[in-house]
Amino acid sequence: MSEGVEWALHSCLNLAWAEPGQAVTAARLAAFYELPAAYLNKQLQALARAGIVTSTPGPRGGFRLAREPERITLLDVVTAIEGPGEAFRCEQVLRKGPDGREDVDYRLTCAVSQSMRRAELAWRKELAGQTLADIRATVERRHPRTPQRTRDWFASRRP
Amino acid sequence: MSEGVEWALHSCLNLAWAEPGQAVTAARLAAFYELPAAYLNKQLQALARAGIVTSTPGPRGGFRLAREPERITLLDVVTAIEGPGEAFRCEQVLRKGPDGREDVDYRLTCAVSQSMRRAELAWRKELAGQTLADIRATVERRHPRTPQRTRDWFASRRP
DNA sequence: GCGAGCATACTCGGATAGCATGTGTCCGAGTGGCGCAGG
DNA sequence: CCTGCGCCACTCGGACACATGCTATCCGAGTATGCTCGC
Repeated sequence: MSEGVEWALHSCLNLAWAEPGQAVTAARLAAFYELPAAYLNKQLQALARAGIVTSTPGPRGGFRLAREPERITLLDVVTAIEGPGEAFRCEQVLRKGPDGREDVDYRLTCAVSQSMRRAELAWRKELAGQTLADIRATVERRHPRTPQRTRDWFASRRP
Repeated sequence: MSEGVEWALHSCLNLAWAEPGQAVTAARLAAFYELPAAYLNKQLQALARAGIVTSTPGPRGGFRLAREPERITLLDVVTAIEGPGEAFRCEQVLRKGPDGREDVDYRLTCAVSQSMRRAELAWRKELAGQTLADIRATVERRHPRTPQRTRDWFASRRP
């Protein structure tokens, strides 16, 4: 899985902790974890295309969450970065088999494909059941200072 | 996910249907689905290293299942091909964060990592709950002729 | 003093190189089988 | 005819090129800001 997923998730969390109604630039989000700013920007663009964050150009611009964290699931973020395709993509080898039919969609009928799809569905279900708000709550329970400290850090790095 | 997983699963199924105690060469397994023989051989080597199949060189050699299909889970095959690493590998970006500690293993403590791991665990659990025998039974229920036809196909392609 | 216009600095956005992993191919080491020669 | 030996064909196994997609970077389009000039 792409490295950008981890960056995107942590950046979304930081956006959730940022001052409400205030945009955070890609450069500042990147500096937070010492990441390459331009590349993180690329991931944020993907999040923007997926409607998870909104972007505003110009001075005082940057990114902010497009909706409340309660309505952003981990699956949303993963799908935005990794793309909508499934991890196991059935290439329908049965078509080339001795009794393969060209008019059958083996992605639906092949037993192997079905089993793999079932597993992937369980994965997606687990991801869809966790929201950014859940993770935020977990972190705040363990480290109550985090929201304030994050806001302060962004404030101190104004330039 | 690697393409070889699909090949490996279908090849294992064909091995399960093959004449018991009789090895099947990589070339024949590949010809079954018109796959590149040398590359399928590479995947079969991985299965052999994982102890899923046994390989015997020389004439009348080839591959056969190392144990009964009931004891081969889909997770075994996937792990053999894809490697033991997790799909989401936490790079511990928190270490580079403002309050990051070098002496903490964030792969265990980071809430993001935990959530992603939970999802991946659900995926693995689903894969571990399905065996080759289950898939074989499903296919045989739908197409009772498959075992005999597979054996016949291998027999007809003796050279 | 106040307002409009403009230059400016800052931001995202997409187009552009570099590199790692997956994909595909090839040839060599090893082994069992077959034929042949000898008893 | 039976047995032992040697040659051979066949198979896996790992080493070697190629392709795709992730990683990383740079520069241009667009905009709110702040200053300047005129009224």
